[in-house]
Amino acid sequence: MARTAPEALEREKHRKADGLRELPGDTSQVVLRFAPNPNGPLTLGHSRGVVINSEYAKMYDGKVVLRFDDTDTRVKPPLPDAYGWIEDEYEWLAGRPADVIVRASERMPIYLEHAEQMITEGFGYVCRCSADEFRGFREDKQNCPCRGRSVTESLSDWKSMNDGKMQDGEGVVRVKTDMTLPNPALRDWPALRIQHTPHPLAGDRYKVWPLLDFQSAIEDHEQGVTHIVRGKDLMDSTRKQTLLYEHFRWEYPEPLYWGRVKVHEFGSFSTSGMRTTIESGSHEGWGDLRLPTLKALRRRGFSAQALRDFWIDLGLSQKDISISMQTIEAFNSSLIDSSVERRSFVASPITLELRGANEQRVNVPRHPNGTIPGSREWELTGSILIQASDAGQRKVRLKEFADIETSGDVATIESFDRSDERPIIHWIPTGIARKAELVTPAGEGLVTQTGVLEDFELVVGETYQLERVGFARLEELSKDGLAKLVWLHG
RNA sequence: GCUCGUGUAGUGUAGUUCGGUCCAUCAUGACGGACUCUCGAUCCGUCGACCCGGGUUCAAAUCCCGGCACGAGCACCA
Repeated sequence: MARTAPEALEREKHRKADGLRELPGDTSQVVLRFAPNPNGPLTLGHSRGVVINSEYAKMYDGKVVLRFDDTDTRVKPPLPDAYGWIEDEYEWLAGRPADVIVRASERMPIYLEHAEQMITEGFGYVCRCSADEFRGFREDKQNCPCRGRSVTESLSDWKSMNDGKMQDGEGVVRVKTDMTLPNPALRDWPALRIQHTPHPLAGDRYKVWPLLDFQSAIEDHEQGVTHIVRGKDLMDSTRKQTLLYEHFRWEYPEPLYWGRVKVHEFGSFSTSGMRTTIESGSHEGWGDLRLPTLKALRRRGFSAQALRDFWIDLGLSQKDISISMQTIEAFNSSLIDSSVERRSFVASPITLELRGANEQRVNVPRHPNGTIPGSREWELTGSILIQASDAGQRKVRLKEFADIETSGDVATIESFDRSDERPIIHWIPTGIARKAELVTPAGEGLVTQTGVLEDFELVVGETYQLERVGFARLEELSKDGLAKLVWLHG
């Protein structure tokens, strides 16, 4: 070892470490959590959370809690279908289901109990100031009048809130911290508010709903979460929740943060924003090829492992980053290229009569490097199809077959062996050409290329590399014979 | 305004804890070449960075001070 590669023994820090950095704190029984809002399916952004959490769980033989933070019924109302989608998408990406699945909306009694305990023990109170009024107190570092009221008065208001006697905005439960704290965000922060809007799943049973910081804090403790990986925009959440944990005399989990991610090709995207474009009809649905949803990425044929490799390679940095789909595509290509069969797709085909063929059959490799053994067998009939864009050239080589010379709509074979440097084009014998269309995102729109696909052992759901075109996934073989392909990447 | 965080090649990233082994890692990208019956894959090469200014030190990407830039929170959203 020292003899063959002496330099490998030194320069430890000179090499890029692979895998995720070690987790801080006690790692003997790691419990992590991934907590999306089920107001839509998972996006590329969410996939970072799934990958990082599930990867850490794998590293430490720990668990991941998949928690649906669905306590807002008004601004970001949950989408009932999204729960199932997300569970499924989590499993696809992580390679196994989440260890525990929790819906906040089903855990309301626990949150309400803790809120009541908070009021009873005096570290929480019902505040009846308007949001505006309280903002003033917060800025001036003044206690609001509600803060000094007795526990009995607060409890009576708490009851009214829950009984539906107070309307939205008329009262809020606050956690007592300190109004003179230097960070304004932490001053007596709101923990629960009134929402009369019914919850899609829980109905109108509850009038008081916890806010994220409270619900998340209580549930993390209930689940024994040891490490929280979250966006750095939630740093103040950590600080708020730490103050709450002190009141309850609980120990706060180890927090880790990542920065914001933007993808060049998609810009900034939000689930609620996409929901709007879908409802308005400018996108076809959550699986629209142009959308950065996991549904769309899966539909196109991205490999879950490629997404995992990509996020693990990025690791956890608090820098705000802007990445390119090209990088993700590079991870995907290197993963699938050797295991994906080739097929010929001829767009805008023109028919040529073939002369000089003395063979009946052509064998084309399933994979040029032989990583998939065997060949595709093509029956030769009297004519072939080539791409209109290739038809301008007189002398071309039909890939894996013969050099030809074209004249009008006749192609004459000149040689079966490669005789010169003429361009190589892809082609299909008419007999095995199946009508096909390839849908590709193009800027704001979608472009459908019509053509023919080589009809050899086509399997719906498979990803193929279309020779000289790129990767695409076969989505459907209709009864009328049409093959529908969706674009993956080049 | 207050509070918090981040600044390494075009894009990401390693190294920053405990200063030297860093004329700074790796990937992606761009460019050039080799090979190949795909515009794919593979191989080789080239390009390109420590935000700025001081300080400490024999020695600073790494420590200290001061700037600057960018981002986030201060929602009865998550």
